[in-house]
This record gives sequence, C-alpha cells and structure tokens, in this order.
Amino acid sequence: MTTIKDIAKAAGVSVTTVSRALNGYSDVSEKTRLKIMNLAKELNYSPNTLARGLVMNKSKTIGLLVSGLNRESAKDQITFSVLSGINECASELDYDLVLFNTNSTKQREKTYTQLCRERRVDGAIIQGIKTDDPYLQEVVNSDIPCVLIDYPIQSENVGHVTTDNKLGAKKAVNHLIELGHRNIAMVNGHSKAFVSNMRFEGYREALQEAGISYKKEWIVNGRFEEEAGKLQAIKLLEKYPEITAIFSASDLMALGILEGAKELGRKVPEDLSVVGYDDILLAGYSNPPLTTISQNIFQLGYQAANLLIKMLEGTLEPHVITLGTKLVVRESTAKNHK
Amino acid sequence: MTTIKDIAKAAGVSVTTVSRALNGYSDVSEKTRLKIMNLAKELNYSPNTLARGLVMNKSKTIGLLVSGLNRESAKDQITFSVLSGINECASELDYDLVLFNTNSTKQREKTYTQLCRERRVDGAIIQGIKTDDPYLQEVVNSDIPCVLIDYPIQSENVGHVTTDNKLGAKKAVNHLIELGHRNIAMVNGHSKAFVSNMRFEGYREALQEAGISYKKEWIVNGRFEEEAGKLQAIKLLEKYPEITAIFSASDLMALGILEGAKELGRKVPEDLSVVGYDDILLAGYSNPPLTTISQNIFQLGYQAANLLIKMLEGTLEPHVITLGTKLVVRESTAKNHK
DNA sequence: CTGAAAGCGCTAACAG
DNA sequence: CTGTTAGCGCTTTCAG
Repeated sequence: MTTIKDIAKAAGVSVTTVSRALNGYSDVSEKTRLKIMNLAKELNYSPNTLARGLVMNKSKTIGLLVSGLNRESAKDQITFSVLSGINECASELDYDLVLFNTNSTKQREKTYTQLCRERRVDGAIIQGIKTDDPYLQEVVNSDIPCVLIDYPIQSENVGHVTTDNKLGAKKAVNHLIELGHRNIAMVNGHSKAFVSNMRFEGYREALQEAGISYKKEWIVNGRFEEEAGKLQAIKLLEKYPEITAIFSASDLMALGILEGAKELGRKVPEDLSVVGYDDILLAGYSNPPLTTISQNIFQLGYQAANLLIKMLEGTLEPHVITLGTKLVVRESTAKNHK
Repeated sequence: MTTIKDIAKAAGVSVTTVSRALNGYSDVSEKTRLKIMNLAKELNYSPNTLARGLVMNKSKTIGLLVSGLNRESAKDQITFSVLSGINECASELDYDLVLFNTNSTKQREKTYTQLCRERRVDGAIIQGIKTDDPYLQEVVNSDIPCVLIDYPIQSENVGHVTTDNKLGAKKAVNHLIELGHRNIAMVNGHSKAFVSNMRFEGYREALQEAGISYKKEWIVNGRFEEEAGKLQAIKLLEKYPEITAIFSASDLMALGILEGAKELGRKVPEDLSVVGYDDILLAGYSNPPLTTISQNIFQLGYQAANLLIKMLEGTLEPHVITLGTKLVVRESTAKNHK
C-alpha cells in the first residue's frame, strides 16, 4: 500500500511537500507538484483517511442513527426515503455515511456520544427517536453537531427538520369537515412520538375551529402499526357506530382501518371516510385508494443532511427547517350522508 | 476528550498497561485492571477507532456499494431489504457499515479500490453491479475481501450470494405451462444484468423441456422499469396477439404489463396470464394481485454480510451461497382457454 | 506483571 | 518554495 512516504522517496522530496502538493496548497512549485501528482497516480496512491482523520480531528463522515432499518419497516418506505435523501445530499457534498449498529442490544449499551466519538464522525443525523429515548438527553448535552428528524430540539449544535404536522393534520380533518362529517375519530400513533402529538393538536384545532367539540374516547393509539390500527378501529366503530370518519396518523394504520371496516361490513367511503398520513406507496394501491396527507420524506432526509453539513462547515447556525404537506384526495373519503 | 494517556496518568501506570487492561489481555493484575476500568468509566473514555485502525490496519467496518439508494428505487423495496439484511447481520457481529458515495459523478471517478482503501474498510459488499461495470474487474484484481450480491464471481477473496434465478424462472414458466399456455413471451430486464441472463435460461429450458420451441421475437427487454415494461408489452401483444401469457423478469415490469394489457383491453388473467419475479410488496396489492416468484431479499443481504464477516475473520473460505425461491400464485394467472 | 520506545500515515507549525 | 520536527491515539515488540 503506497503512502506519501513512498511518493516522497520516489520524487526525492519530503513528505511535507507531498502532502502539500496533493492537498492543493499553493506553495509548491508547479514542477514538483506535477511530478508528485504523476507519481501518485503511477504508484496507485490512496490517502489513508484514518491517518488524516486522526491528525485533523475530522473525518468527512456523518453518523446515522435510523430506527427503522429492519425487516418490519419495509412496508412504508419511510426509512428508506429518508436514507435516500441523506445519501443524495451527502454524496453531492462529498461526505460518507456510517450506519451505526443500534439494533442489537449489545450495541445499545453504548451511548450516543460513545458511538459518535469512537468513529470520530463529524456530526450525526437521528431519525425515529422517541420522547423517552435516553439518547435524547445526550444529544442535547453533547457537543457533537446533530440534526434530528421529526423531533424538535434546538441548541447550540442541534438543529432539526420536520414537516408541519399540525397543519397537515388540520388539512386532513378540514377535508373531512368540508365533506360534512362531524363525528370524526382519530387513530393516533403513540404518545412518545413527537409527530403524534402535533397531529393530535391539528386534529383538535380543526374541530375546534369548526365548532365541533372533540371526544376523548374517540382518540385511540395504534402504535403506527397496521394490525393495531385495524383492531383499534374495530373497537372504536363497534362502540361508537355514529362515527362517520376517521383520521389516521399514518397510512399504514389507515390500511388497517380499511380492513377493519371491511370486517365490520362498513363500506369505505360510503359508510366511513378514512384519511391517512404520509402518502406511502401503498396508499395509491389500496382498495379503495387512500386519501392522505403527503409529505416529501426524501426531502426531509436531504434537508437534514444539508443542514448538518452546513453546520459542520460553519456556514450556518443550527436551526429548524419545516417542510410543507399536501392533501391528496383519492377514494377513501366521501360526502357524509347521515 | 479522554485518551488512554489521561487514564494512564490518573492511574499512575503506563499507556501500555491501560491498553492491555482495556482490551482484556490476561497479563494485567486484577487490581490495576479494576482501577483502570473504573477510571475509564469515570473519565468517560471512548477509544478512538481511527487511531486503533491506523495501527491495527483494520477497522471493523464494511463498505457498502449499493446501486439503488435513490428516489427512484423506493417502489420495489429491494435495495432497502438488502440493506436491512446487511445491517442486521453486521449489527449482530459488531461491524459498522459505511455507505459509499457512488451516486455523484464526482465520486464515480474514484475507483472501487480507492474507495475501500481510503476508508480502510475491512471488506465490501456490492449490490446491483452490471456486467459492464468497470468496478467488476477491479473487484477481481483487488485483494480486498468482497461479497457480491447477484453476481457470480468467485476468487481468492471474492464470494457471492444469489438466488437460484434459473430455477426460479423455470418455476414461473412451468406454472404457465401447467395452466395450458404454450404461447409464452418474456419481458426481460437488460442484457447487462446477470440475473436477466439466468432467468432467460430458465425460461428457455422450461419451454424446451415441455417441447415448446421458443421464439426470439417474443423476448423483449424492459430495463426492469415499470413504464418500459408496459410499452414493451403493448408492442408485443399488438404484434403477436396469439400470446396468452407473459413471464416478466421483475414485478415492477409486470405491473407495467398489467397496465399495458388493460389499455389494450385484454383482461388479466382471462385473456392474458402474467407472472412476475421478486414478490415485492406491491405484488400483493396490484389489480389483479400478481402471481410471482418470491425471493427472500432480506436474507440475501443477511447472508452476504455473514459470508463476508466469516471470510474476514478467517473462519471461512470465500464461496457461494444460493438461496431458494418460491412460486406464489395469486390472481394474475389462469387456465388457458384458447 | 509492567514500562519504554517505536511506529501506523498523515498534517502543521516553524525555520530556512 | 521546501524540509525538519513533532504529534494525533493507539498497539505492539522487547526488556525488564
């Protein structure tokens, strides 16, 4: 394996000169630079980023802590899209990504700070963190630049990107209200997810503004899972048959609700309107196709990486990016005829 | 940032001893070990893997070159599933993953070897490589341990994992033959993909064994894209209306074929049977649901990582792993009535 | 059982 | 414009 030392020897110069030439410093004569460049190519030289990172104390590497990189999460492509977005941006700005092992319990014993420091990543992006995650406190206390996806922390070196979840939820519920629904239930994710709280806020506010008082009993949690969504919907609809519409905090759960409704013999959208959230791929293929709130997950990842790198390179203070959402009307919602 | 030097100072021992204690060597007195361990915890020590990697010449890191980490590939979750599988296994065996930037053209200028050597990865996993990819030759020549997914190279330090594509294709075509079809066309991916070639082999062999001579004109390429699949299917069916069944080398293309058939007014499966390949999520949701060949993509990734790590740790020679496939009959195939 | 010393490959003052 | 020197944090002979 060629090192700068080898090049130096071959060129008859010092390693310093080689280093400077290779890194494009101006204070090297054109002649030596050329000689060194050629030699480097000839000897098939690749710089050792470990050595460089060791002395420079940075690695051009971003650490990724993504929660959903597992078999179960293939159904919505949310994790994948976030990853794609991050990858695209990192690629453009010439950073590499390291995927941390946070799956195994063994690894989970390592703290966030340990993970990042061991690998000497320049910064980190975290997705899928819950409000009770022990990493959370660490992120705030740590001096490692970090961007959170869908979790609202901001500090000296922590920024975050998210979508306007409250407004998104309002759009969904307003759509139902405009269709004449008044008995609108909500299947939420879980109380530990920031987005759940915001979507609930939007739900509540939309009802309020329409002069509809909301019922606590009509709000249930489906843990963002399809099956749980189905079960909760069935329970809900059996107990309160007067419900004519359900707002679901995720498409996956909405898919479950669709199934639940079918089991109960309630036709969607004739007897029940359903609005989802996310606009996952399946939303367009379900039966009926799902009306939902679309968010650009790819962009979420892209912006997260962009923000982090800007922070790392000192061109930007940590801050917050909020992306928009869009109501996509398909066939799971209809006028209320009751 | 605490280093072993700090610990050494605090403990009143040499750095050597600290290093040995921390790494579980036996030749350290229980007393000193304990003292050092406590100090390490107290001072919040994390080892610097860069420094360690530099001297040990390995990094407990696997480099990933995956082709489909981009916006377009979200529709089949193949890339994602591979990634999940790799991640799961790496997690269990305590390796970290680095995602290389192979998207941008800038980065593409770096050779495979450069990429791996710069980051000093212990080995690499490559997915989605084409037969004309310049990386291919490098992989063979390089001394970096590598596992290829779905590409059949084997050498001193190159292994690969794949599924039995030929047999899979045969299962698909045999299914059609058993349903009474004789005029079976094939929409393949592209000639640069190894799996395409194998699936074609399976197609040909199945026909041959059934005593059906195959027609070259009935084999077209849809580049593994939905839209192209649709276009090709339309052209094919218009020109050769006698075709009663199509075997598609991917589900995504099969989805396109379904659409194409609809545009031509040919009902699936009554007027046309379609078999896909992959069993992607959407296959179960299309209209009609797709009969297809299921392969366990997650397992493909998992086994790739497992094989590589075993190779790295010297417990296994590089070799080949071939996974099975399964015919999944849904509603896009039916008896031929002509 | 422990320490001194060398060195992994690279960059960065500093001095010429 | 170039070289000398030191050192990043760690592991590893080699001697005690």
